[in-house]
Amino acid sequence: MENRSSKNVTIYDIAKRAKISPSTVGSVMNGTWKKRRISDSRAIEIKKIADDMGYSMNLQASSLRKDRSRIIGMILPMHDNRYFSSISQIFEEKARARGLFPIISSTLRDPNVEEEAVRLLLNYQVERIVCTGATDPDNIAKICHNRGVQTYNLDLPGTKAPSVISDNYQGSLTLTSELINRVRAKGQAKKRIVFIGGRAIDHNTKERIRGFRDSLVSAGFKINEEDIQTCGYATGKSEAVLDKYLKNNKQLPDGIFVNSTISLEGIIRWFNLQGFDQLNSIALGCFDWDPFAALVHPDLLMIRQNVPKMLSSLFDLIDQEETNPNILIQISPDILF
Amino acid sequence: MENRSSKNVTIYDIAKRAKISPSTVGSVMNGTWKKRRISDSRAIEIKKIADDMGYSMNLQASSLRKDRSRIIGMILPMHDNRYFSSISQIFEEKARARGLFPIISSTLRDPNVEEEAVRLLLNYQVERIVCTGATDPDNIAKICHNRGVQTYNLDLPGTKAPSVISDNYQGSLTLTSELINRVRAKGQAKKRIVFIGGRAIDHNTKERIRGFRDSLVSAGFKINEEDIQTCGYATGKSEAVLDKYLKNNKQLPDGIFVNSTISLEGIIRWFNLQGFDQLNSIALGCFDWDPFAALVHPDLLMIRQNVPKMLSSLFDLIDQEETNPNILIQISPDILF
DNA sequence: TAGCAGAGTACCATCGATGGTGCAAGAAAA
DNA sequence: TTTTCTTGCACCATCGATGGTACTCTGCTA
Repeated sequence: MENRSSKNVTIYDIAKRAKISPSTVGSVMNGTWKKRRISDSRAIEIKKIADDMGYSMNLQASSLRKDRSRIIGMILPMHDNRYFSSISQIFEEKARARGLFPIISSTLRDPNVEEEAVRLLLNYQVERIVCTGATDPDNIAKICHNRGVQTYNLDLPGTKAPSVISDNYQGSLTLTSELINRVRAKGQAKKRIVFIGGRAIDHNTKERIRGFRDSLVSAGFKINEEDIQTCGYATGKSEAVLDKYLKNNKQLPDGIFVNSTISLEGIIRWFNLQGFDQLNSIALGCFDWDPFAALVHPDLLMIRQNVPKMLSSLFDLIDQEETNPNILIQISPDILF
Repeated sequence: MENRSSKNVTIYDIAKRAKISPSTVGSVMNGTWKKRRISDSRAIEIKKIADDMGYSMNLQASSLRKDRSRIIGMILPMHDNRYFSSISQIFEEKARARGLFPIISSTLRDPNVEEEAVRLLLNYQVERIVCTGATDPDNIAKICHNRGVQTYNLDLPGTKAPSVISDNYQGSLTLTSELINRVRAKGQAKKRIVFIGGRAIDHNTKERIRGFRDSLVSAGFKINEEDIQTCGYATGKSEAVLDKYLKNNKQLPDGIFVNSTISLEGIIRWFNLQGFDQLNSIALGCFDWDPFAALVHPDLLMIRQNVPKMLSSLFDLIDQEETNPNILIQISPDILF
C-alpha cells in the first residue's frame, strides 16, 4: 500500500506507472478486458499495480459516463420505528444482493420533505425509487417518471406506480373478529369495542376501519360513530380519548382496537395510572407489533405486518421491471396471540 | 413542465434553447453568476427556462468536476434496533441541516461487511465517515485516511479518529448502585446480583462490567466470577443463563443487571414461563431503554443513552474539522426509574 | 479619435471512466 | 513473398458541470 497524500489514485496514475494506456487499465479494472483482448499476464500485472497503489474506482465518474448509477433510493416516514426500521434492514440486504446501492431518506410524513428528498435522490442519479408510507406517492411518481425513473409504492398504495402493501382490510377483519370472540367469552351484557388511533385520511387507517366495521356488523354489533377515534399517531392523543370515553360513558369499553404501537403506548400508560386490573378485563388488540408490548398485557392480540414477504414482492416487481401502475399486491399480516 | 422522453435536461439543452453558452447557464444554476457579471435579467430569464424544462443538476458530474460530493457516510450495526435507529434519525437531520447528504449502511457487526461498506462509500466519494458501533474502527480509519477521508467513531471508541461514546462506566456505576439499594431495601440475607448479556471482548461491555465490579466492591459485595455472564446479544442466550443459575444455586439472584433490551427480552420471557411473581421480587436493571419494557416490570431500572447529546458532540467535532485521534468524548446516559 | 476601463458573455480544458475505432506486429494462408 | 487474419493494445471523444481566460462591446477620458 503506497502512501497517498491527498488525491485519489486514478487509472491515469496506474497507466503512467505501468507505462500503458489509461483505457487498458480501465478495462482491466471494470472487467471488460477480455473483450478488448488484453493478455492475461498484462491484466494480472495491472491488477497488482492497482492494488499496490490503493486504487478504487470513482463511481461518480463511472456513473456519469455510463449513465447508470446502480443506486436505488427509498424514502420512508422515519427511521426510529420498529416497522420502518425493519423495512430498511431488509431493503438494504436485498438491494445489496442485487448489486444495487441503497440510499434511504426519512421524510417525517411531510409531503414537502418527501418531494425535496426525492429531487435530491434524482440529482444523485438514482435508478429507481421506493416510496414507503408516502403521503403523496402519486406526486412523487409524476416527478420521477418525468425524469425516466420508475417508482414503487410500499405500505401505502398509489395510482401511478405498482404498489405492495399489507392487507389491512383482511388483517382488521381477523383482529376484530378475535376481539369479538374474547369480549363474548367474558360474557358481558353490554358489548362495546372501540377503535383508537391513526388518521382518518390515511389509506391504511381507512381500510382498517372498514374491516373493523364490517366485522362488527356481521357479528351483529351496532356501530357507534363515537367509538371510532382516529386521533392521530401521537402518544398523548390516545390517553385523552380514554379520558373522554370514561367521562361520557361512566365505564370502559369491553374491547379496544388500537391502530399502532404508538397509540398503544399511551393506552398502557393510561391504564398504568388507572390501575392495571381494569386493563386485564378488557380485550385488547393492536394492529402493529412490538416484542415487549406482547408481555405487558396477559393476552394482547397483535398484528405483525409481514415485512419479509412485502419486500420479496417488492423486489420481484423491481426484478421484473414491472411498471404497470394498476398492480396492487396485498400481503396478509400475521396475527399473534 | 415539458414532457421529457428519457434523457435528462442538461445545461447544454438549456443553452441551446436560450441561445446562450452552457457556461452562462451553469453559473446561473449554481449561483456563481454574479461573479461572472451575468445581468440579473438574463439570470432570471435563464432560471425560468430551466424551470420550464424541468432541469435539475447532475450531482455526479458536479462532484466529479468540483472534487466535492457533500456526502457524509455512516456505518452502523443494524437499522432495526431502537438505539441505532434513533441515531440514524438524528444523524440524518443534522447532516441535512448542514447541507450534507447522509448515506447510512448497516454492517451487522461483521468486520468484513464493515470494510466492504466503507470501500463502497469511498467509491461514491464520501467526504467523511462516521463509524457507529464498528467492530474494527481503527482498520476503517486507516483505509479512509489513506484516501484523505476523515472518520469519526460513535458508540465504540477507536485510537485513530476522534470518538464520541456513552459514559458506560459511569452509567454502570449508577445503575449498579441503585440495584444494590433496592436489593438492600428488600432486606434479604444473602445478596447476589448477576450481570447478563453482551460480549466480553466488546469495549462497552467491558466498561459496564468494570463499573459493575467497582460498584459492588465499594458496597462490600463479594464478586463471584460466575455471576458475570457475557452470553452475547441473542435472545435465547440469556434464558439459558437463568436456567443454569437456577440449577446451580437452587434459587434466583436478588438482582439482575441486564446489558441490553435484547437480553432483557429473553429474561422477561423466561420469567413469563416461570411465573411473574418471582420477577417482581427481584431488582432488575437494564443498560438500554425501551418504552414498553418499562411497563413490564413494576420498577424496572433502565439506562437510556443520550443520543441527541452524542450526536450534537459528534457534529461539533465535524463542524470544527477535528482530527485529533486522542479525543474521546463520553456522554453521560440517563437513568430512568 | 486613439486609448482604456469595465461590463457581459463565450470558449475551452478539466474532473475520471468508458468504449468505439484505429493501427502495428506477428501468424497463417495463398 | 504477398495477402489476410488475429492478437494486443493505444487514441480520442464523450458524459455534465465548472471556472480560468479571452474576447467583444459600451462609454468615457486624454
